[in-house]
Amino acid sequence: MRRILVTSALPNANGAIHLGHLLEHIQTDIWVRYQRLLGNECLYVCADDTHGTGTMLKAEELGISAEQLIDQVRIDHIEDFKDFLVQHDNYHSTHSPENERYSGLIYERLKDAGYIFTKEVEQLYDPEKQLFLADRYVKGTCPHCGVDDQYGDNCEACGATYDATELGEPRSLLSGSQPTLESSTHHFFDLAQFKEFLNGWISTETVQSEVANKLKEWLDAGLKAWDISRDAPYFGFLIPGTDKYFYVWMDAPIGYMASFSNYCDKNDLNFEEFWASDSVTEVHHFIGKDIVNFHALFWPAVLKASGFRLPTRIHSHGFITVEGRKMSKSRGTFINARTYLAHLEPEYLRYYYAAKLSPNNDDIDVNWDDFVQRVNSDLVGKIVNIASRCAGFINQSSESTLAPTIHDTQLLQVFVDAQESIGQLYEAGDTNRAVREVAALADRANQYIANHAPWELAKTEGQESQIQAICSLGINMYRILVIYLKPILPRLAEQSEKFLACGELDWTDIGTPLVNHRINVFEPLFKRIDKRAVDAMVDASREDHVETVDNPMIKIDDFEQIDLRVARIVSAESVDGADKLLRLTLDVGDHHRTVFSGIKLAYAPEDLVGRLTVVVANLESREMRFGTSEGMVLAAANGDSEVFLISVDTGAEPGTRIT
RNA sequence: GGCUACGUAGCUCAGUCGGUUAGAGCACAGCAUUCAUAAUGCUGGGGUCGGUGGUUCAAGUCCACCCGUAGCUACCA
Repeated sequence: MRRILVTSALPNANGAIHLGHLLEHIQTDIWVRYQRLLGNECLYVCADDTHGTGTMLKAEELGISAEQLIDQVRIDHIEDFKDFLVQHDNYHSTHSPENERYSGLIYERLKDAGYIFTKEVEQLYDPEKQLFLADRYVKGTCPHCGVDDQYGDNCEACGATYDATELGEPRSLLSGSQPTLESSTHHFFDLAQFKEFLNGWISTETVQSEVANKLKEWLDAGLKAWDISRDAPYFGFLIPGTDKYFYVWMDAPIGYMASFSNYCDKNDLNFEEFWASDSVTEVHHFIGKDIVNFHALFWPAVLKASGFRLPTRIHSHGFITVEGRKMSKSRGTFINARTYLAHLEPEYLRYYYAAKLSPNNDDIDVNWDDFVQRVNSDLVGKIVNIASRCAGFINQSSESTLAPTIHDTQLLQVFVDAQESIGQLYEAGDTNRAVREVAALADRANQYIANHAPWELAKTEGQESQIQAICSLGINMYRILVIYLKPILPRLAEQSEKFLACGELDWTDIGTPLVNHRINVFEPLFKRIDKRAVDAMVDASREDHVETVDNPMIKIDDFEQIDLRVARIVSAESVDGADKLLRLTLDVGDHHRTVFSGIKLAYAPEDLVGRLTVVVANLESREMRFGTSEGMVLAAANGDSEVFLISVDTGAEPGTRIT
């Protein structure tokens, strides 16, 4: 049995999960589930990447602390992945005690081994915001071609790369002020000392060949020392013994270790067995091709220098394009996980990605017409159809019991024998070919059924056992296909296991067909995609929509549509049979009305009588189990028990309009 | 600008060390069928393999240049 630790790149804590993240996590999850299906010990950890200036600025913009921001975002991320059936064993945070400990430890080891040195660095500084400016926060004129409005690292007009200090007329994007040049002491990791080591480490065992080519190019160009420090203010960890912070890319990969360490503590596992330099376990990182330098240059060098084991393999993938172009908010092709889930099933996307994933790092195009066709014809029309067309006969004419023998053992053997190549394809990450092989097998199954036409046999008496034999083989072929697809479609597998009444399927079940076995009544396992759901999702993703969701600015007229009135609580009583509801009778000036309010956990009814509060007077009345609610009272709420009813200062008269 | 890749039928992609009339799935057309979530089976049409030039008995496959796309080009996350 192999012991394997797997990671996906850490999503950044200042944005929502979108189609791009999902590609990576679904790809990783498929590989992990395949390993588990085989019976290998395979642990999958991830975390949010929380540090850096970006988090700091985003939190400031929202008027909350960085900690509040990353806590909330992490909860959202976990929900999103869970709903896409991505099975992380642990989803931690880089802003964690474990990460601080390992970052400090690794730094100390690098320092003790003589790989750390300091150097004065001159950088642009925003005097108004009082912070040093990363390249992306500075714009100015390109020193080469003179075009204005270029970022601090390279020119989009002429392609030149340069130092931010070379920009003409620089200005800070944060405050608009003119940056000054300030110097500060930075801490560097002496990467150049690892050129020989990296040259040896990079091979087709550790990275894909095209990635190796790219890495060789970087190595040949020469390695520079890596600046691992940032000046305050910075959201991150202090470097021990200094007043500087770790650069986010220093502690981000260490976050893999930290998340795993956290998992070990909770599950009584030995961290060292996976991370000691002589470990015999495997570590696999799944990443996007844009961050290959961090994972295949800096990271192995840091691990080597600090006495930890090296990654077994870096799996890098390409980017997502939608309809042939980069994801774009205005075109409605920048689709968040949550938006997708509001319209479509997660397994549609898992299947579609699986049908396109390969071990190379080409970009992957999402074409929605293709998406609908592939899912509908392959999954519903071809694969699930096998079960659907056979089940009726078995359920009706054979008392739901499969035949005692296999009707065509050679054919079934073809399905069994495919396990070797399909397994290899999963192992290599060549998921699209695995899917193609499964689809080809499904074709064989459908041909077999058409050739033997059980519906013809049913027209004459006494053919029951023949029909049972044919359809039982059909069901057994389907069962094998389900095992092959289980890493991609875990929910379909689960429902099929119920239908087959066969317990949890794994790879070892491939060679043992079900005979003389009672199955359950077939129920549709997969709905076909309605193209209109896709259109609705794309619509909901367009920029204007995104803005109204994220930042619901309304016009004064919109506000005036809401009729807010002062109300006096005349009576309040607990509602029998409801956990949270109180029945309030409100005096709204010219009449009384009944309003149900979910504030029972926070207020005793008797304390409310006589109080003034605010009611939405023109809210559509709503039929509830306990009566009709004619409006709604306003309260600040943070959960069910932390509820604070809005009060109106004494003197106000019930019925008065609030504007 | 340099580098790493990619560009094959309407769509998404295979094409291993260059070797017979370039493949698959979906879509499309015709026929059959009606057990099945209008699902399935059979047959068929469709490509001068981004362009130009070259190497070779032979090039989608190798070389050069050009065009297009993506990414990288280290103190961006």
